[in-house]
Amino acid sequence: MVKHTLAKNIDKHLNETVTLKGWVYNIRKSGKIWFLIFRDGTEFIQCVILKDEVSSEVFDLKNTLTQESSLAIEGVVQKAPRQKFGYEILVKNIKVMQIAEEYPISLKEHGIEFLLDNRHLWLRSKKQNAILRIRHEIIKASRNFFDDRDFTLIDSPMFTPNASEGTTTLFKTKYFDQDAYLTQSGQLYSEAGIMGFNKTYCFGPIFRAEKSKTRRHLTEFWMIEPEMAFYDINDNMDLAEEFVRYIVEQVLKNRKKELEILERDTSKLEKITLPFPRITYDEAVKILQDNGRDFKWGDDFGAPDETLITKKFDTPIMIHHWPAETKAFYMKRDENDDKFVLGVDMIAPEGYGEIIGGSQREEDIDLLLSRIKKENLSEEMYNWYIDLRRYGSVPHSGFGLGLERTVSWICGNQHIREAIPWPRTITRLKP
RNA sequence: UCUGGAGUAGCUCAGUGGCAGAGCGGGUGGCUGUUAACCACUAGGUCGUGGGUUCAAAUCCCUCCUCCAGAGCCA
Repeated sequence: MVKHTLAKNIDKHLNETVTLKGWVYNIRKSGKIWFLIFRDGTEFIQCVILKDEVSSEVFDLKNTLTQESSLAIEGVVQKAPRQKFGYEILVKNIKVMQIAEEYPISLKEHGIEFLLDNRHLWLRSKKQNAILRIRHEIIKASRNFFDDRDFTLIDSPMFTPNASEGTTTLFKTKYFDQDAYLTQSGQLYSEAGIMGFNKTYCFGPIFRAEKSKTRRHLTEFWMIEPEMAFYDINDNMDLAEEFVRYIVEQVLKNRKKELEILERDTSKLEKITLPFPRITYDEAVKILQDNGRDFKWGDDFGAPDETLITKKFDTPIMIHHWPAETKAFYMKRDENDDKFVLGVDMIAPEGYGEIIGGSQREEDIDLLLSRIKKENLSEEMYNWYIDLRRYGSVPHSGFGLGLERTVSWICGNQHIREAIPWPRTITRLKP
């Protein structure tokens, strides 16, 4: 039975004596009174130490305690109108667990490289705490969203023998006496899943060996991928926008304090209402050309293009009906015009880029086989996938949401690296 | 891979040809309500690496290394 109190619950113990266990965040000394800013991972709270209220040993700790020293504090909970949190502790006793060595992360500014080198310590700081709590909230909201809509969680493997898209961006690894790749997407496996479970989602890490060095890229990131039997591209878009709206709503509702710590302009998030604009690829190209950009039909949009297109809207937007040439083999062609595939990208506002990619999948075995041949993919490798078109093929759709981009957007982060506890980038494998 | 930027104290940075600096952090002392507290004193340096120019290089030139931002690619 745990006998100490969590700092976040201190308001339930007004005028009572409590024991808190945690770490020193900061100390302010002033002769016969000193202040200890305490954190325990749930909240920051000021503790007041008066010479007349404690033993001289405890009072003299002001000279030995260092930032991040671990301790247990016994004291009385008092109202403190001058404090942001509203409460403080009048200390009666302090038990030191360990005096911390000189802590590298000070209360002043640091550079991103230094902070990432010290990620194991940086996790303790206020903003990182807020971001990762919001990440937690987004994951929880995602699972609730799908669980409440008759989806079953069917996770995909991390080791795969084949690629869902091109092979140049795959991490290759030894798998006993075979070669294996780290997964880029759980989609193909999810397509098998829905034939057994109707609607599924998978949630796990994804690996991309892209040599991208921007604030929007990680080599290891997490993706939430729902897949639905009997959904067409429009059903797919309906679900995607409802999903994103729900996530934003849950964070606004349950993580007010964290958004405030991050100084997020929440008015921008409150504008995320349904429906999201849906424009075709052709319409998006027209927006670019009308704004004087030299854009060639058939190309994919670059980051500056995406930002320009989204600037016209307050909410995320969905771009659908893409030129077939640049898109993956499994996307279903538009029956009215086979130049296009029934793919959709959702682009977040404020320049945070693509957060969702999805499509209606090709369910016709002959069309699928011809795509596989045309792209020189191994038919043998995809045999199990082609089986899904042999045994009761149905129209189906799905999409994947990049978790860290979504976290970054909702938090208003400068860096996607802050949206994951242990970021992996092209130049970073530690800590 | 390409383009641009940076590397000076533990950290964040100033110094751009003539004595190696500041703030924070560390140490010592002071202060009874502090809010990234404040005040005084103090310790702390292979100026990324290797070479070159010069009476003299952190500073100018070249090599390499590392990191950052972006492009391409992508979520």
